[in-house]
Order: sequence, then C-alpha cells, then structure tokens
Amino acid sequence: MSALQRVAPRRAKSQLRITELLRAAREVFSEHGFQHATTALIAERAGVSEATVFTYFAGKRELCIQVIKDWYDEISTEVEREMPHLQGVYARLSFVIRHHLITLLADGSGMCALVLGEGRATGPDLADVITECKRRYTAPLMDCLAQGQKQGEIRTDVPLRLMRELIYGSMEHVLWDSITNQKRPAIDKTAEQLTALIWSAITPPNASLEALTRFRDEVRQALQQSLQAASPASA
Amino acid sequence: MSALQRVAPRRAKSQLRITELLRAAREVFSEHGFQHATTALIAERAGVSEATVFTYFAGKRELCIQVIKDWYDEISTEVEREMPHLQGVYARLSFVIRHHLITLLADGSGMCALVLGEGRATGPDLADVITECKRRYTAPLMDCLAQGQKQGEIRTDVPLRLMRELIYGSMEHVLWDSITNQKRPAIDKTAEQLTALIWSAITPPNASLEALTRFRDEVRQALQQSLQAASPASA
Amino acid sequence: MSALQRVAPRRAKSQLRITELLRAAREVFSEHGFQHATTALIAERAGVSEATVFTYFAGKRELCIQVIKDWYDEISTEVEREMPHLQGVYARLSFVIRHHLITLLADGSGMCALVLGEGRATGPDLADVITECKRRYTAPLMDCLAQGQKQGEIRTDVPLRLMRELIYGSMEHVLWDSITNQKRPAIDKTAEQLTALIWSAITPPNASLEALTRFRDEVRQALQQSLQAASPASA
Amino acid sequence: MSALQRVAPRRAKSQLRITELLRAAREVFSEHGFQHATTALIAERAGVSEATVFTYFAGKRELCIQVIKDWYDEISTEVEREMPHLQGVYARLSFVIRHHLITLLADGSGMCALVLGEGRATGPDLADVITECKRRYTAPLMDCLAQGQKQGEIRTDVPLRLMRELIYGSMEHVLWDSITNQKRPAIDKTAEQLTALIWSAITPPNASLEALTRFRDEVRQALQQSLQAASPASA
DNA sequence: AATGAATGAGCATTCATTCAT
DNA sequence: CATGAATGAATGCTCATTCAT
Repeated sequence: MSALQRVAPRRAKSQLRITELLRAAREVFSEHGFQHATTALIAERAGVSEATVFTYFAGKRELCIQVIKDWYDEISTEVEREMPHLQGVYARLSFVIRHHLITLLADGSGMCALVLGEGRATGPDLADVITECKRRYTAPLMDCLAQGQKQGEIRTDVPLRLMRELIYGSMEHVLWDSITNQKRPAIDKTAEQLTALIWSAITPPNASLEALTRFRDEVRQALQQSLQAASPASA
Repeated sequence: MSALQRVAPRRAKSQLRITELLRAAREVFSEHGFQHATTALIAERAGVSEATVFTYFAGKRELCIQVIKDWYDEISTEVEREMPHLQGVYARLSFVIRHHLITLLADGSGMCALVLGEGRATGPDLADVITECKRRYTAPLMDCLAQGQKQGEIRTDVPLRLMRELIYGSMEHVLWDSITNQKRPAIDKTAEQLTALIWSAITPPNASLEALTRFRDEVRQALQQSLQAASPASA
Repeated sequence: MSALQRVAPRRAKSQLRITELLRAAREVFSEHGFQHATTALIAERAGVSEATVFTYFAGKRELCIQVIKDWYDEISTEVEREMPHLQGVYARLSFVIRHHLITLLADGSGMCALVLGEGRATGPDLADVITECKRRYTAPLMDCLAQGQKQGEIRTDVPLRLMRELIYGSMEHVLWDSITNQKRPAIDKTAEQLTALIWSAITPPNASLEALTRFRDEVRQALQQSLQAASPASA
Repeated sequence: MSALQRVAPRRAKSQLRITELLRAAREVFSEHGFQHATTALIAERAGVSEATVFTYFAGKRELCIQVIKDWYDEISTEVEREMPHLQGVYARLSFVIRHHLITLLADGSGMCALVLGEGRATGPDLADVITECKRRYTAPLMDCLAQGQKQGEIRTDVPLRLMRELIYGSMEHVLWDSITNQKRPAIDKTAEQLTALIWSAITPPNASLEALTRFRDEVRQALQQSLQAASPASA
C-alpha cells in the first residue's frame, strides 16, 4: 500500500505533464498548423524538454491526433449537452449552425484552421481521425434530422449523408473564407441566413410550387429562343 | 530576378519541355500535395535533370501555381463554353453541379485533393492563387444566380456569397468524403439529389403559389386560343 | 528565432563541443576562407554530425563570426596585457608592430588570410564584425599615439586615423605578400625596419633640434650637479 | 586573298565581341565581386548568350583575370605616361598617391573593391595575377625611389620593398575604409597628409633629431617611474 | 561563330526522433 | 522519470560549363 501511495502521486504528476503538453500542443498546432508546428516549440511552451514529449506521446502526429480528438470531445459534448433542451428540428438545426460558427471562430481561428486545413493536406491518418471525430460531432443533428424525416418535417428523397455535407460543407466554406480574408463576418446574421437556406433545402419541397416555378422557367426560355429566332439580325 | 524565369525559352523544344514539366508536376503535386512533392521527383517524371526544372520555373511554388492555374483554366473554360447553351437558372445550376462532381472525381482524385487540400493548409501564396482561380471558375454560375434574383427566380433575402458557399462548400465536402473514403459515389444520383437540395434552398421560399398558378392559367388560355386560331376547322 | 542558438547548452559537455567546434571551424575557415568552407567539413573535423553544428550555432556565418571574434579577443587581450608594461610611445609602437607580424604569421597564415581576405570580399556582415574587432585591437596603440600627440612626441598635423591606416595598412600588405608568396620574411628585421619607417613618419617633422638640444644640456647639467652633491669628496 | 578578306571582317567582329564582353564583365565584376558575379549576367549585359562567353574565354576566372589585367594596363599606362613630366622624387610620390586615390575611388569603388577584395578571398590564381599587375603598376614609383636612394634623397637603411608596402598598403587601407563606410573622404586633403607622412618616413632620418627625441622619451619614462615609486599610496 | 538547351555537382539548413545517463 | 545531447535523412536551389546544331 505504501508502494501504491508512492505510485499515485507519480500518476498525478504524469497527468499534469500530459495535460500541460496537450495544452501547449493545441496552442502551437493552432498557431502554425501541423506541418509548421515543431516539437521543440511545443516542449518549450509546456516547459519541458523536447525528449519528454516523446515520453508521453509516440510522436508528433499522435500528439496532434490527441489534440484534435480532445477538442472534438469538448465541442461534441457541448452539442450533446444542449440538444436535449431544444425542441423541434428547426430549433436544433439553428442552434447547431450558430454554435458551430461561433465556436470555430472563437479561438482566433486556430483549431478551425487546423481541423479544416490539416485535415486535408497531411497524410491519411489525421484525415481518418478527423472523419471519425466529425461523425460523433455531427451525430446529434443527424439523429434529429432522422427523427424529422419520420415525422415528415424533413424530406426523405435525399439521403441524410448528403444533408450533412450540405450543412457542414457550407459552414466550412464560410469559415475558411473568413479565415483567409482575415475578417470576421457578422456571425449572427450569417448563421440566421444559412439556417434559412438550409432549412429550405431539407424540408419537403412543395411539389406543386416547384413544378410551377420550373414551368415558368421553361416558358421563359422558349420565349427568348423564339424572340431570338424572329430577329436573327439583332443577335 | 530570382522570382522570374531565368531565361525566356521561345523555341518549340522549350515549349515541349514546359509542357512535359507541367504534366509531370501536375502528376506529382496531385499525388503528394505541395509539401511532400519534391522537385527531384518531378524532374525524374519529366525525364530531365532537377536543374532543368529551375531553368523553366523560378521554383517549386511557382511551378505548382502554374499547375493549378492551368487546371483551373481548363475547367473554367469548359464551364464558360457550356453555360451559354443552357437556358434557365435551374438547367445551369444542374449542369454546374454535375460537371463539377464529374470533373473533380475524374482524374483519380488528383487535382481535386491538391486544390482542396493546398487551398487551405500551406502558406498564403498558394491559397491566394486558388482563391483567385475559384473566383473565375464560379463566376458564370454566380452571374446566372444574380440574373435569377432579378427575375424573381432566386431568393434575394440571402447574399449570393452565402449561396456560393452553400453550393461549392457542400460539393467540396462530398468530394473530400469520397476521396478519404476511397469510394466513388454514384455521381449522377448524387448530383441530382444535391441539385434538388440546393434548388430548394435558393428559390424564393415564399413564392406565391397563387401568382404562379394564375400565370400558368393565362399561358394555358393563350395557348388554347393560339391553337384554335391556327386550325379553326378542327374547333 | 532562427537567428538564435536553438538551445542554450549549459553543461560541461556542451562547452567541450562548442570549444571543439570553434577549433575545427577556425581550422577550416582559415584554410578555405568563408565562402569555400563547408559546414560538412567543419563537422567532420570536430568529429560530430553536421546537424550538431547547427545545434550550437545558428549558421555558418554566425560560426565564422564567433571564430573571428574569439581570435581577435585573444590577440587584443595580449596587446592590452602587454601595453601597460611598456613605457614610451616608441617602445609601444615597436612592440605592437613586432607582435602583430609575429602573431599573424604564427599560425601558418591561417587566421591572417581569413581576416584579411574575408574582411573585404563577402557580404557586409563579416566585414562589419571584423571592423568592430579591429577597432578594439588597435585601440591601445591609438590611445598611446593620442597621448603622444599631447606630449609633443607625435605630430598633430595629421589625423590619427591616417596614422592607423599607415601602420596597419603597411603591415597588412607585408603579411599578404608573405602569404601569397608563400615565404616567411625575416620578421625581426622587417619589424625593426617598419618601425623605423613609421616612427619617422609619425614624429613631428619640424621638431626643433634646438629645443631638444637645450633640454639635453639641461638634463646633463642637472645630472652632474646631482652627482657632485652626492659625492662631494670625490670632486 | 579573297579568303583573307573574308577572314578579316570576322576577326574584327570577334574583337568587337571580346571588347564588349570585357566591358560587360568589368561592369558586373565591379558591381558584384568575383564570387557573386554570374556569367549569365555578364552575357546578358554583353548582349550575347551565356555560351558565347565561353567561346571567347576559358572560364569565369580567366575572364576576370583579363578584366583585371586590362584595368591595370590602363592605370599603369597613365602613371607611366605622367611620371616623366614630373621632376623630383617628392613630386612623383605626391602625384602617385593622389592619382591612386582618385582613380580607385572614381569608378564608384567598383574595380577598387574587386582588386582589393577578390584579390584575397579567391583562389591563388587571381592573387598571383594581381601581384604581377601591381608590380608593373608600382614600378615607376619604385624606380623613382631607387634613383632617390642613389641621390641621397631617400633613406637606404630600409629595403624599397618595405617602402612599397608602406605606400600602397596605407592607401589600400584608406580606400577600403572609405568603401566600407560608404563615405567619400576629402581626397585632396587625405592625399596631401598621406604624402607628408610617407615622405617623412622614407627620407633619411635626421639621426641626431631621432636620438634626441628618443632620449627625451626615456628621461620622461624614468621620471614617471621615479614619481610612482616615491608615492606608492597614490598609485 | 553563336547559341538554345541541359546538367552535374555542390551545400546550408531543418527537425522529429533516439538514447545514455 | 526527465533530459541533454546528438543525429540521420531529407531537399530546394545555384551556376559554371558543355555540346549538338
């Protein structure tokens, strides 16, 4: 038991080291991206030697994976915690969109750039991890939409997978634009408009409305072609 | 001085080399991304010495930029060529989505991964070039949507910029998924469903059923009168 | 960040490495000059890997600067140590000239060629460092000459700067000749003759023979009186 | 004979090329020094292809040697032309010093830096050539000084070689200082003062004057030591 | 004679990772 | 456990020089 006592504090100390390393790593990876982050800088920020990084993590990539996983854990938990308190598909979609935009822009675009950018450029390992994390992160909303499909609120002629790509893909684009352009968009306004667009997309289409709109479109085309044919000289 | 091509080769043989180098470079950059592509490999693939690469291009980055520009030129030209032959916003949107998915998945995911990935991760140089190229590439559809807004076919309560992000963002997501999962989706089906989703999103949500119905009735009436006038005997 | 030593080694082993690296670097830079010296060769001579060179020094140039500074430190310290023990401008000038010639020819012309050569050709970085080092190295003699000017021993119609150039310029020439011709001159003889030349150059040209003669006579008279007073019996 | 006629113009053309190349080379070597000058730039400035440079010169070094030789030819010829018109050792020394300073600072320090700097840093080939050129360049003055020795105007207790180093060494130093400090000195004043210094150095020393000065110096030393010994507390 | 074209050989620098202590 | 110390391996870029045409 006295042996255990000696072990316990060590474990605690180890946990501290790990926590500190992850904190420093998140900082550095956020600031520089995976490629340009260096283990040396991470170690320095964590206040340990470079070798110690490798005592706790198998390598740079593994460390980065852990950073990403932890971060996704956090935001996934937030979403999972909030979702039950919201009623209705629309409210939940609206929340997710707003929450996503706010969260990813909050930390100075750091983790955002990391997850969006390095999730692609780097080897397949990171991409796979991110894919897996995203699955859990998007699950609450996807479940909600599935429910919505059963209740007729959400269209069923399109697979949920595609809706997920519509929702998160468009948000990624919005985020990336705001990162590269270095300007913060009006988040609330953007979230509201994006929600409106997406809601229109995923709710069951009004069949007759669509048909009528398409009809008008075709008539207009035919009319224009007719006019062009009637006065070829002016073409 | 170092930023420019050191010599300005003008003869046919030079053109061949340039073409060959660009081909090899596109290959290598596609396979490995910018960071992990090496000038040595590009030279080998082109069948020249490494020094020759630098005879024709100021550096690795400039070579990559040229590769990306050329590729965007190709696909932009294709879109610009086809758009005029299509009538109506819906037809054009439908075409662009299908064409985009087909094109980006066609070359074995090569340029797709390059453009999607490097458009984000690396230094601002490449990202800026890609942003500029994308502007031209998306312009035809954006112009079309702007026209649609004027004619009441496309909703005006949401900025075009956001629609662009909805359209291309969701497609990027779809593409990236198919790349990382290494499985080709059913392109036609996906394009069709994505078009449906997006069309629902960007058409006016409150388009008056009544107004459209009235329009259809008038057209029907006019049509009938026309038919009667053309063949009064059969009436 | 890259301009600084990446780590700050503090232990004895580190000091050994640094010393060893500086020794090897002095060797290599001496033999090949800055441009043609390679970090690879320095590392090999120091018995370490090339990467280790960069663990302790930010780069080739910084290493060379350190080598030059250290060397100048050594010879400057020597001069500064000896000067106080010498009395009179002539003795000091004589010492500096002889010491300079001996020192610079001692190590097989190595550092001499480096300092003389690189002090000029390459980028301004090295030249500036050398200029700064030279300032300290020549300071003791310059101070001495300034004193001499106040006491009328050194001419005042010519700026000290020009005298410095006369002294060190002619010595550089002598040294360079002996280096390029690969033959050791008779240092003692040369030093003696050079001192004679320079002494003639920097002493007041119009020093009044008369005044000096009077001074000598007065001293002689005083001396005789002193001797007489000391031993009146012998008078 | 008709064959000769065809050859003659060719030769003339060749001469033109060579002249043009040398002109361009002098320009480039002056601006960038030997190491940083590129054959590519020289060719461009000469309006020919890079390969043509090697048609006329064995290599970069040979081209540079020719440039230096030609330049020394010019300034040597100038000196040789003027010397006979000047009477007396002093006048000739004065002329050479002034002419040297003016010439080497005239062309924007270009050839000056080349000859002074690259004559050292680069391989022994260049240095040898420069040494040889210098010999001819300094010959007129050296001959003049030798004459002066015979006529008792110039001291004979010091070899001429050493006087040459004194004269040209101090001027090199002056020139190099003005190059690195980027500021033009008052050439006339500097030349005048330098001439005064050197003249004092190389004319026969006034033996009694020197002896007296040295005597006074020694008396002062002894006096100071005596005073210090008398009041050790104040030391 | 002139050159377009091509290249061989050379080099500083970075950094994740290992290991003895 | 922690780390000081060391490094292997990798890579973009320069440029004088060659040679077939």
